[in-house]
Order: sequence, then structure tokens, then C-alpha cells
Amino acid sequence: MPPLKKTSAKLKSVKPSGKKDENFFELVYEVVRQIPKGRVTSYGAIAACLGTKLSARMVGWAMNGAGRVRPKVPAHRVVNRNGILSGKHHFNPPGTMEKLLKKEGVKVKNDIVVNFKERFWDPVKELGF
DNA sequence: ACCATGACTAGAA
DNA sequence: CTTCTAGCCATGG
Repeated sequence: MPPLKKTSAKLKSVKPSGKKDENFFELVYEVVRQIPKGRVTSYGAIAACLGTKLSARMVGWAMNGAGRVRPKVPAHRVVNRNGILSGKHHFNPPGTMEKLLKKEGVKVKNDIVVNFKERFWDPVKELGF
């Protein structure tokens, strides 16, 4: 898991549907799985960890397929840079995200992570990038 | 093939 | 301080 080799910034041909070309996706999932319980991170941080910090959107898109990946991917620990649960509506019943976070000890107020800055887990720093 | 949209972000106004 | 703009890149009409 730490191997996280830098994928080329290009990261071409990534099909979330049924395809196995997931270089970017798999990497994203890998990082997300490393997020300690009770911590959260941002799309940009993950993107930066992969070297594509300008493409945070792709990280979010990758999360779109998080639900269909084998080991579970704690996508609920990934929020935007403001600590807002921007993707709560993409969960099965909306509210699952918040519920899971609270269950892990992360307080959520009005769809926003409380003390986000302290809860923030930087993959680049923690994984040594 | 072109245009619009999106689980984003950083920087400018 | 808040709001707007421009990049990012895959997907769908």
C-alpha cells in the first residue's frame, strides 16, 4: 500500500464501469483505505498525493465507483477542503455518511465536520510524500 | 465531434 | 471577509 507509485499525471483510460484499467481509481481507493478511523481528508489532498492535485474532481469521480469495489472504501471519510460532506447525496440513503462519521467519533454539524482542521489527515504527509 | 456537468481547488477580484 | 473565474478530465447527451 505505501508503494503508491506516482502515476503519470496523465492517468489515461480509466473506466469506472467494469473496466480493470483502474490505475488512478485503485490508487485513490488505496489511499482512502489508509485513512485512520475518526479522521478525514480532502479530495485535493488525495489528488496531491497522486501528483494530480489539479484534478481533484477525478478523485471525486473515483469515489463514484467506491461503492462497487471489493473491500469497502470508507468514502465517508473524504470531504471537500471546507470539511463539508459534499458527497452525502451520493450515498445510498443520504445521511449514511454523516452517520458513519459520527459513529467513528467525528462530529458533524449541519453537514460540516467539526474541528475539520484537527481531524484532517494528510496522505502526503502521513504516507511520506 | 461539440457542449454541458460534476463527490474540487486555488487564486483573483 | 465573500464571490467569481478558470483549470482539471471523464462521462453523457
